[in-house]
Order: sequence, then C-alpha cells, then structure tokens
Amino acid sequence: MKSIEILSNIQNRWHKVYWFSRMLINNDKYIAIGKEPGLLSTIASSLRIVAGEHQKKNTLKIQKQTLRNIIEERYKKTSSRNNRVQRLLQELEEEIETLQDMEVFILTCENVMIPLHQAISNIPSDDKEFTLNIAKSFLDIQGEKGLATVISLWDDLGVKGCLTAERTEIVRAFATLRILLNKDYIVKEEEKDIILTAFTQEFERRAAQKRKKRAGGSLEDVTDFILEYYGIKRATAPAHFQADIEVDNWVKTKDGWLIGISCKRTIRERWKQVASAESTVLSKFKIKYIFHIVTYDEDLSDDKLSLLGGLRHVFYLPDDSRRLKYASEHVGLKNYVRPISQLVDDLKKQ
DNA sequence: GATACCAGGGTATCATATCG
DNA sequence: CGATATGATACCCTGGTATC
Repeated sequence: MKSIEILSNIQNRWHKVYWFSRMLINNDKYIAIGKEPGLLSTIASSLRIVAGEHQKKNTLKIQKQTLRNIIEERYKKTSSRNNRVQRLLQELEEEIETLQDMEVFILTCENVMIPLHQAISNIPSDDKEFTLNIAKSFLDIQGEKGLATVISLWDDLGVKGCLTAERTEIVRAFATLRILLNKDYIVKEEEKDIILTAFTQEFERRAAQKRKKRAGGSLEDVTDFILEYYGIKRATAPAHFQADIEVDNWVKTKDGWLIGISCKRTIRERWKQVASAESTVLSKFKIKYIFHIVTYDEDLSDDKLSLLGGLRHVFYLPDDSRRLKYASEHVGLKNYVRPISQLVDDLKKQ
C-alpha cells in the first residue's frame, strides 16, 4: 500500500471508534463512563433524538451541548473528578468535528462500549466454579501428595475454563456487531474491518486485565482452599503491621508467633519493597516467617532468594520446578526454598 | 539475563452518601 | 437510624516490553 493510501485510510472517520473507546474507558486521564451502560445508553439515545429532529440547523451544536449536559449532570456530585470530567468533555468537543463523527460516537457508545461491558462482565472473575470440586477430589484421594497437583491443576483448569468463556463472549459479541453493521449502517468492507478490529482490540485489552486480576485472586483462592481443607486455623493480622508486601493469610504457631502467607504468581519487581520490612520489624510483630507461595518461579533470581531468604522469608515452589531443584542443591539457597507439597506439613509442625 | 515500567483496566473492599 | 447505593482506593499481574 502506498503511503498516501495508508494516510487516507487512517483518516477514515471510523477509526475514531477505537479512539472513542479508549477515551471512554480511561479512568486516569478521563472518567470511565464506558463502565456505565445506563449512562451510555442515555447519551446514545438522546443524541439520536436530536439528530432525528427536522430542523437541521445547529444539530451538531445541540448534540454536543446535550452530551455535555448529561455528563455534567451525572458527575455533578463527584467534585474530585471534576478535572477529568472537563478534560473528557473538552477532548470530545475537539474530536467530534462533524455530524458524521457524532454518528461514529453514537455507534461507539451504543454498539461497542455497551456490548463490550456486557461481554467482559460475562467472563468469570474467578475460576472457582471450574476447579473447586475437582481440586477437592484430588486431596480426598491423594492426600498431601496431591497438593502440588491441585495447585497446577487449579491453574490449568481455571485458564482453560476462563479462556473458553472469553472466546465464547468475543465470538458472540463480534457476530452481533458484524450483523448490525451489515443491516443498519452503510459502511464499506474496509470500514467494517476498522470497526470490528477496534472492538476486538479493546475486548482483548480489557479481558487481559481481568485475566491478571483473576490469576492473582485464583492463587489466593487455592491457598484459602488448602488451609481450609486441612483445618488450619487462620490468625488475624498483627495490628499496625504494615509491610510493603501483601500478606494474604496469617497462621499462629504453637509458641504464639505468626507466619504470614503471601500468594503471588510472579514476584517481578514487587519484591524490592520487602527489603524495607527487615527481620527486626518482623520480630517486633512476632512474625516467625513469611511464606511465599509462587507458582511461576522462573523469574525468581538468586538475588531475590538470598536477600529475602535472609529476612526469614521462605519460598514454596512447585515440586517439579527447575528453580526449586537448582536452589535446593545450592549451599547458599537451600534453606530458603521448599516444595509446595510440604506446605501443609510445615504449617502443622509449627 | 535481571530488573523496572506500565499508551493500566478490572475488581474487591472499605468509606461515605442517600434513601425510606 | 439502618439499608442500600455510590465513590475512592489498593492490589492483581494465567504480563509484554524497555533498559541496563
């Protein structure tokens, strides 16, 4: 494609479907009105009514004012968001230049943002429904040997189930939009491409965020489940304890100290803050150990292990993991790692 | 290769406001 | 005054990419 063709293609007004979608969901820069189907619906239908009036003069102006009025009315009570509301209105004002742009905006609200919201909300936020019963059966039959299996199974099963749900949603929502474009709008094939890909891209971006949230929550779920299954009593967090690392569960030891259990899928960069919670601080709160349950351990470097290990942090890794094998044979690291199947045993000893 | 960043939104949860 | 609705905040990273 020649560059001039690319340019004209990029300037196609339907490209604004994508940019409007971005604006309507961004909550840092603007306000995420894309999360409010009711409001979107009000906006879209009001703008349509204005467009349908016979008097064609000033239609765009009236539409813009309507848009402004609806949004300002909605957020009149949230003064902390005033700046973002105004920024949204200001930039919409600039982006919507013509009646055609307005049509694109209405389509975005009505046929992109609302179905998108619906599709995202149809995807499960946790994978308990896919995993709970199967995981229980494993522990029933195999006992603590099944522990490692349960965690990896929970992972696999949850992923499979939830990704399948995502597929179902995107296929359905995509088809609905495609049919609508064929029926109600006069758009060229390549314009359909522009709209449909914008839709898909936004769906994936948001589904991915949900996936992250779900992954983290799922690991917390599985630890909860295991502790509960083995009847390990949970203690309350020590008062005023504020480490920079999030501790999800607390267990009291026989001698009255505490063990903190932190669940993460990966540690990434989030570990550096932990160094501030030195072991003297831990002692002050009578914290004996911090147990980390990590299911993806490839980014667990020697530095992380030795620094945190020295501060009475212990890492529980999947039994068959490469890092576990390496670290447990390493003279400097072997005390800092444990196979995950030993977790319950270790907790019971304490 | 290890670590940091986030063209980062979704969601749970706690806090506050509003309604009946 | 209690119940419900709404808002603000913290944390997730079934994560890729940039940087050193």
